[in-house]
Amino acid sequence: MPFKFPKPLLSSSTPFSMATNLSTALASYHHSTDANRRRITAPLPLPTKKRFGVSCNVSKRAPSPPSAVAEEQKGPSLADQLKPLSTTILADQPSETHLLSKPKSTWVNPTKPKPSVLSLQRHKRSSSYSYSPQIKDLRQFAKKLSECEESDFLGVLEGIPHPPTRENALLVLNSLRPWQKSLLFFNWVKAQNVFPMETIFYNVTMKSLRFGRQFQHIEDLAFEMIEKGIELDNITYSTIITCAKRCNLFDKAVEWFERMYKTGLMPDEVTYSAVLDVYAKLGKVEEVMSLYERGRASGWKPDPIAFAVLAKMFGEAGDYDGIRYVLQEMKSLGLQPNLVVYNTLLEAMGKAGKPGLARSLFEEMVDSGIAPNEKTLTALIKIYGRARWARDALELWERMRLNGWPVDFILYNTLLSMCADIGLIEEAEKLFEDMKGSEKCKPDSWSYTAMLNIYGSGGNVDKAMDLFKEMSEAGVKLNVMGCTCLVQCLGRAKRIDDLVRVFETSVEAGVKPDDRLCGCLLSVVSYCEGEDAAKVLACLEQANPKLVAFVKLLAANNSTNFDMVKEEFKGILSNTAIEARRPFCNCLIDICRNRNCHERAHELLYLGTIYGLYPGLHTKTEEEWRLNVRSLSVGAAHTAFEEWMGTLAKIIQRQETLPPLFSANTGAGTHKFSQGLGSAFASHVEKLAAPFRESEEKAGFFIATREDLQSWLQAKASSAVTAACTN
DNA sequence: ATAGGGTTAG
Repeated sequence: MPFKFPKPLLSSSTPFSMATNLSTALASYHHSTDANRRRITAPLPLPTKKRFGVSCNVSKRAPSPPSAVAEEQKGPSLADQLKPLSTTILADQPSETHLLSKPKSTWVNPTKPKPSVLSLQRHKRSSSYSYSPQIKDLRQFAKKLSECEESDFLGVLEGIPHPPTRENALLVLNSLRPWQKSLLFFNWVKAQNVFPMETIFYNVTMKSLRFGRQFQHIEDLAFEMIEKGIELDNITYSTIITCAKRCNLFDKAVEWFERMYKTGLMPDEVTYSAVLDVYAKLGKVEEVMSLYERGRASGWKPDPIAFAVLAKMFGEAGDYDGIRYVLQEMKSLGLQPNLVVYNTLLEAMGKAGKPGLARSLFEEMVDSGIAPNEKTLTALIKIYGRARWARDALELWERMRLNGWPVDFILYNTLLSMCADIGLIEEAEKLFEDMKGSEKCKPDSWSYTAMLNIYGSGGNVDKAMDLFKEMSEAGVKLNVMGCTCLVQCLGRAKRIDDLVRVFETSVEAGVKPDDRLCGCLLSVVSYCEGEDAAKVLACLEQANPKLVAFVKLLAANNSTNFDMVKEEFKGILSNTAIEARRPFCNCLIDICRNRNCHERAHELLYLGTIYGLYPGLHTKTEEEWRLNVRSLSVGAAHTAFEEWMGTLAKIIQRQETLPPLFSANTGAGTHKFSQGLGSAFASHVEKLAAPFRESEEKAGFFIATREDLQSWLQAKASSAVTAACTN
């Protein structure tokens, strides 16, 4: 089935049909109301560090040093120009004049009244090169230079076979590595003083420095150029910017782009996509879109690389509207995605939680004659695994074999992880054996982790422990995730001594326990008693002493009060990775309940709720009030239920209006950790004689009517009064 | 390594 492009939100029948293609596409982007996109994009500030004016006097050929550039406002600043079009042009109710008004140009430069994007001029390799004996000599010489000791460098340099003319020097510089040598050679050429150092020498040297991630050296060279009045061109800037990006110096990347803007030099398409990627990696979606819009408005035709950048960005944000926008834009420009763009889009579809659309997009790609590579298949297998789409995963696997599609190590490991996600034990075992028998793809710690995950979540402790032994024999290090899988299944099997041994061995081998592992240990503590609990706590003590101190604080009932709990818990949560916070809270509640500290359990649930760990715990409509306990542990679910009933009793006392129906959602237990919650909840309500009955139509739901609930709560209240009177 | 830009694993 071919992939269907989404309809533009402003269809041709709307009053805005006269809008240009660009405006239509933009409007559909800006008018989409996906909550996820807003959450991620809304509060990001614009890059307003400094407001740069564009000076008329700064010539493009000889930029002045930064301090000498006039800072007065002669045109809109870069920051102003990057303001989202949504806030400058598109009003909430776009009028036709707005949409028809010509967009402002990107690069307002007084010296160039009609700016346009510089068109790209690639350099071509001269084909006569390798036939010339002189060039062969110089290539060989460069190789010798690259391979010699750094201390011998100047000595070897004296044997240069031909005079260091401009062309000869460039040739050597181009094939020199690593960066230390390039810099030495560059400085040597400069000292010879045979010809003036032009931009290209700086650019080639910077390229080598970039391979070595030597941003400081690159920046020093750039300042030297500015000082000497040597032109910085698009190649210089894009090299500086991408080097900063690779060194994670995003501020520097933006700073150099602003500097470029300040000199009035127009970015070309390479610089454009490089900078778009910088803003994208900073998560500044609005800025990326704004720059994209400005570029489009000034005549830039985005190419596949720019679209790959946009697709990646929207994927990271889980923004499906954004992905649709990319597809729409490419379509309106008549561009077919290439392999990389398809791969990025597939990945993005997965992150946006759209496995079905990823599947259609993949089919469209294959139909259009583009053969998938390892990355394509890795993305798709991962998506099917996460979605538990067993049939699609297996079908794709089979197709890979039939078509002889390429497979690499990462893809093998992804297939194993997919088997773990879906529970394909035999398939995983077969693949794992194949990998052991292969030459190039011997199982590594990722492969073993996937297998440990399979055996661990399936409760096959013995096979998991066999793997653990096998790993140390094969010299494969256990990583933190594999350790977590083992701890989890050993804990469930109550094999605490093995658990301690695995944990100690891992830590000695260099595993750094993370919050997930700590959460896993904590959960084992919650269902262990006495000696066992103490042993596991001792492990946890090594990994997270503050957490253990908190567990002890909870247990010291007489000397602990709510404010202490609140203060300490807040500190613990703020030092915990977000994905581990709720599990921590769940386990701590379980620990309290198992030690008969029910009141503490209620306090923790309250704190967890106000710290946002249980969003959507209660939902209310006129017809139905619902308690959602799917993400809660058994103890936390019981606590939440008690809390709810307490609140309802008070509401009844105050004679306020209640809906006709009440429900509790435990989930149907398809998730591997939620199993048992439903049955535990069932026996809990039975013990309390509460009128909640398991729904026959909706799996994982418990239902009570208003009347039943009212009479039960009132009966409870009167018996409590009776009990109080008789005491 | 065409002086410069984009994609694979909890």
